[in-house]
Amino acid sequence: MHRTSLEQWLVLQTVVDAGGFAQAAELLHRSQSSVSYAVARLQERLGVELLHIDGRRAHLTTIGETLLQDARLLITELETLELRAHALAQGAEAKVRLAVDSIYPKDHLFGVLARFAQRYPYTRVELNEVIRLSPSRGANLADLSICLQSAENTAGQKLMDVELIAVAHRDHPLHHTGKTVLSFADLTHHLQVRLGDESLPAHELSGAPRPNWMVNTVEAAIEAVRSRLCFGWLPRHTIQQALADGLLLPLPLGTGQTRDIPLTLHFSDYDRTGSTTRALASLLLETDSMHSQI
Amino acid sequence: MHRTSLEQWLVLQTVVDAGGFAQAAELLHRSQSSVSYAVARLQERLGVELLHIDGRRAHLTTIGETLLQDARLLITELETLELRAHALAQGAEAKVRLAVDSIYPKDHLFGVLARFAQRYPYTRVELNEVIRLSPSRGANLADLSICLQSAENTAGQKLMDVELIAVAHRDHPLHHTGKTVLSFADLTHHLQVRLGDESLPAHELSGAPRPNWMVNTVEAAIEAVRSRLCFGWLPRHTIQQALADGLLLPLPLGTGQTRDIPLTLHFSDYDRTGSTTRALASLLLETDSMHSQI
DNA sequence: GCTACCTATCGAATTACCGGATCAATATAA
DNA sequence: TTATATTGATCCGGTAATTCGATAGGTAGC
Repeated sequence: MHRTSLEQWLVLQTVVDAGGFAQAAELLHRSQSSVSYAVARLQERLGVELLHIDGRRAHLTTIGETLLQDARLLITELETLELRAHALAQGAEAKVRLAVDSIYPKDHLFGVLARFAQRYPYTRVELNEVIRLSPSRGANLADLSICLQSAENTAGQKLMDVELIAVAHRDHPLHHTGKTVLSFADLTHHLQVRLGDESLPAHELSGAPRPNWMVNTVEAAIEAVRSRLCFGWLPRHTIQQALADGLLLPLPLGTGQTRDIPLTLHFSDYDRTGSTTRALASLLLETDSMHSQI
Repeated sequence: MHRTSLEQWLVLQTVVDAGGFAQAAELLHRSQSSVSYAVARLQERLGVELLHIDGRRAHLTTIGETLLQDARLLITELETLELRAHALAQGAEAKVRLAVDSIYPKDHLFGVLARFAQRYPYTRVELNEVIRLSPSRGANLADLSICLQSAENTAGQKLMDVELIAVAHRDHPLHHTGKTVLSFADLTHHLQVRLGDESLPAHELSGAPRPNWMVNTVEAAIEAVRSRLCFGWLPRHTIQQALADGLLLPLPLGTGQTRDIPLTLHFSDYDRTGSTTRALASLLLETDSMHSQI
């Protein structure tokens, strides 16, 4: 049970900022006595002197200063809460749930989300990063999902291709075989790091069984390769710097060196999708159509 | 001007948590009609439906859920604001300003501040880290200060000695002179990093002029030494790990290798110092008397 | 001392809020 | 199916909180 109301703190704030009770009354469209009453009541309920009147001017006490500092935050937060409520009353959606496959480039993602936040400041985004995201899983998790395109599904709208490139650390034995071209057989006895989790079915992108590390984040896969322990197909955009530095080198695998992974955008239930969610989808599509290949 | 009061949001919160209007009324020690009124008023002012009644049970709408999520924070924040006010009314100080010389070990400092925060959760600490802090400067900056002890002042209470140790990177030329003992003359033509700023007087701890880098943070001094460019006297506690790893090695300077810098605790104005500030001082003294040498 | 300015206080009026009773809707049990 | 208990909405009278205008009491500047 609260002893004070934010309204009272607001009055105090206005008195301090306006530099007096009368000026505050003006700003608040209230009578001066009302302002005086509110401040007096606030202090009475707290049992603390917040404003000290010396001479004919009011000054914050040290305690008042400290407490008002906190109260200011609360006041503006309540204001934004109410603004948010108002925006939602106008039909804006409260939140948009977005599931994104973890190989989708983060700079794209956050670029889009930043622009989205500008246009829809009161809609919250719940972001869910998932490895090997399928449209069906995405539909469970979110309103909108950026998924891997597989054979079964073609429904989604194409966003972009993410280029996976086979790489190993420059000190990795695969870069010191003497061969100018490696065959897939050469990879057999080396540790490969792969993205996935236990729950996934056994059939994998590359056929033959070979020693594998399974990791469930892109970051872990990169670290595994950087540590010289593994080779692996990594999204090119995540290792640009290491490639430029020569720290990681592409494996000379001929045509198998790179793989383009198509990512598609899916609505969980298009007909029941609100305009805000659709706007986010449009932003995603626009952005990626501009530089379709990464 | 606020359209809603936190009191109303509190009622909504209670209704949701208690699982009904009647139960909320019970918890709030109010009548059921009062609860109903508050929620109705809240929704009316916002122009949004927050609770939807289906059947005879109330459920949050999506909007309600999102907004309440924010409101909960505000409610507890107002509570702590009021608790803080109450604590201050009981005589606790609103804030304690503390100035600390930058060679004072941070783990001591934060250990003490953590315990202080437990005992005085409503007193805020304003921490000011300063290089070469003198008691007079400390008195200007803060209520309480941890300063270097100089010849002029002996008033403060002794806290601890910080051991500075002359070190250089293991690859630094000073470690490859062939000598088993270095003299101060050997240092003359090497770059020394020193802690200070331009405003300080020219007379320094070590007499003779020699090529110097002046940096104004301990961290910068450490980095300068780690980069192999400089040698310098660094606080031992800040480079324990590098010493253990053998990355930085003490310079064999005989008795001049280490210097104990005494740090003392000073009150800006002891007579006007409140009990909370004194309690912090006691905590500092207790902690450091337990392991007086670092 | 006079004047301008500032906050506190008083009394009357208004408004917001509360509690109790009652109503309509609905879930539960017989 | 019917009786019953539970739940939230609403109405109504009463009360407490808040507002306003007027006025009092104090301070700073002249």
